[in-house]
Amino acid sequence: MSDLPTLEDVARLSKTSRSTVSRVINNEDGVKDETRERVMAAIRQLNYQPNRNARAMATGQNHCIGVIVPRTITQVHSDPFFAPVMDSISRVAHEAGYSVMLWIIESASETSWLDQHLSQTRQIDGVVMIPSLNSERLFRSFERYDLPCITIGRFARQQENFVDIDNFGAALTAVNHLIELNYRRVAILTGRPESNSGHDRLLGYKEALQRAGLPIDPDLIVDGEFEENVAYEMTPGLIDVGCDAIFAMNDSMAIGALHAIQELGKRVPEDIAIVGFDDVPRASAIKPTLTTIRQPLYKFGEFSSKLLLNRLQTEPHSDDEFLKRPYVLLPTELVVRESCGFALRHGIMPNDSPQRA
Amino acid sequence: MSDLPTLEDVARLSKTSRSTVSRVINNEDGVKDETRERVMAAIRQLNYQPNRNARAMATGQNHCIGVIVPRTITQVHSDPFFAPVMDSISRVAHEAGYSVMLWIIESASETSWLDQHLSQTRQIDGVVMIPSLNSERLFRSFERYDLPCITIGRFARQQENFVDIDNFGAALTAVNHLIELNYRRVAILTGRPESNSGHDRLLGYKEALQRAGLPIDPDLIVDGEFEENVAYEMTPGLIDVGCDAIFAMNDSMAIGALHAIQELGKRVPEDIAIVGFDDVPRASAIKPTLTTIRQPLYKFGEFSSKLLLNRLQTEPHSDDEFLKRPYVLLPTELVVRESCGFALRHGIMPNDSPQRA
DNA sequence: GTGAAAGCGCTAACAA
DNA sequence: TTGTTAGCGCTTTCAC
Repeated sequence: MSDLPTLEDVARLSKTSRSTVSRVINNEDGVKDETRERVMAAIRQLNYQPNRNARAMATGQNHCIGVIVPRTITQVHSDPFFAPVMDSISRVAHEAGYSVMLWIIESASETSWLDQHLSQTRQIDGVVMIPSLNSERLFRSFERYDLPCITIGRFARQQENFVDIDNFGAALTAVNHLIELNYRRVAILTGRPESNSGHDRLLGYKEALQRAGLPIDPDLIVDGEFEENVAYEMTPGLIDVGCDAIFAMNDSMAIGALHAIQELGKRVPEDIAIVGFDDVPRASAIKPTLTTIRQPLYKFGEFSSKLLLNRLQTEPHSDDEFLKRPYVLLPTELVVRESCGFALRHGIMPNDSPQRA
Repeated sequence: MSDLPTLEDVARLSKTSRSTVSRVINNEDGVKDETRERVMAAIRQLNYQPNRNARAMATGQNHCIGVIVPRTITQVHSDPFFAPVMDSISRVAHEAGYSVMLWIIESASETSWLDQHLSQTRQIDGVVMIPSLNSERLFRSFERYDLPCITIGRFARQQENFVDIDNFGAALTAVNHLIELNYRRVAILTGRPESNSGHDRLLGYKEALQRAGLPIDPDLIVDGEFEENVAYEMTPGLIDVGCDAIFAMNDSMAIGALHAIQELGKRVPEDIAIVGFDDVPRASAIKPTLTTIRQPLYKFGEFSSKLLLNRLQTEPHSDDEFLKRPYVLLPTELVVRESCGFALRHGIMPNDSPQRA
């Protein structure tokens, strides 16, 4: 009952050799059609499935990838980021015949155990990691042991093997959008400029202004530290220097700005427009009313795992051009909404609505 | 850089044989202390870790368990049940040196692929499953292939290898509680009586009444079909026949009853008391105000994985008595709260408060 | 106490 | 086109 059929069994039943059966299950050519049929029949008859351990042993490939989430389980569960990402990773992996192992681990002791474990036991062929602030050590450790690792989100300026949104392009789009709507003094609420995303978003902002022939006014570039309350405090100053639109680098700051503007008795977006950045779960309540840049969550999982699988395959299994590059920058989507001025006045939350001309 | 040290390497460096090194890493005795030291030193020097595939190959044990969740990723993510359960499973597994593979799969095609896969590829040694309505096929399939499987929640009346709450005991406690508070006509809102949990909870209810010498009045036993609106509709009838307390078999029904009672202008719990059952996520908003039976979520994961690991070990690795039993019934906790009558009147949500004497 | 050797189920040269 | 053979890295008899 419990003893599973082996290659040997199939070979015997189909009156061939192990090698031939192996060729058949691996879809290699150089097997006569008739033989192949016979083998297939035997496989079906015995309900044979290759033993993955033996296979891994012989090839050095496990057909298994790991997903590492250096966060607490509570964080994972409360952040809507993870479900679609995890989902798409497993889907891609399973379709390619790979299994997925999941590590949600937080404490330092666990992570240091993990990298030893993963790098050396050869249980998995590679990993996708959703890094947190101090995951670089893990990443480097994988690198040292030649364990392919793709991160979701770039965590270092000089890095390869990551999937991230195109921060530059996103900012460019956002600010372009405001300019096209005839806003002329667009401010930006930045977050730590030393962060990669912050850096690129600021570049995108500047580029958009330059292309439109608008001046880059240092007064309109303000560090909101990625924090709602900081943004809230900085916003009045922006209004004082005559800004008519704000591009907030994340939604927390967009909300802070929104509140400040409303308290000053101004309307959004008639007096001051805001574009946010769809990256903060707790902002969900306000999101349906704010124009934001939407992150392609499913693509994160999809592309990271595809990129990883591509690194694992010797023959480049895909014709997708991007998979050959050292990293992937995903396009974002600008979701234009008449901002909450409208919603508040009418007591509704419109889905999509016309732009101000 | 990438070539990992093997047993052979360690043996060579420590001037012993593979067998001896194997004995050392497996902590077997029959190795001279001095030799053991030498081997250990070599292991440390080479930073050796055994290759899990080779090990699995030789022993037939993978030291890896699977967790199967036949649900959509969205369901998993929105239900607070899963985070603590998953968390505790991984923790227990990792502590025992086991890895965890996770399958969140919903569609029938995927599940049928999965059972083939799991049963035959010998990638994992056993599984913990959080079954949904139609997971019995999977379970049976695992059984057929001698792949140990523990389910969280019993899904069939005649079943072993599961961890569930003690439904009988929980109901007994709940109804006892009401009786001790001097309620004399305790009604029960049941759900499908053919379900295991429903069956046991009903038995607990009856037992409590009998022990207290109270009559079992068929008028007070009403099928609420586990549904809020059904409970809502049935509740006035219960009041008509003079019930003074309601034990609802789940929180949805507790909420339905609550609304009905309030609309009739009665107070909870002064006029009619309610005890709910802490098993419906969407009820969370109302929960802090209702006396409920709390499910031990962490224990689900903890005990299911322990039970599984115990099935996998040849030598019963634990002295825990319960692990030898065919299944585990976990005790629940009665969380007594002054019900929302109080909260509504005072506009607050008390944490814990005194019982009515 | 220790080592030699067989074998777990597969793949991948190499031979035929 | 097919079969033979030698591993992959470990465990596990069985001699010594």
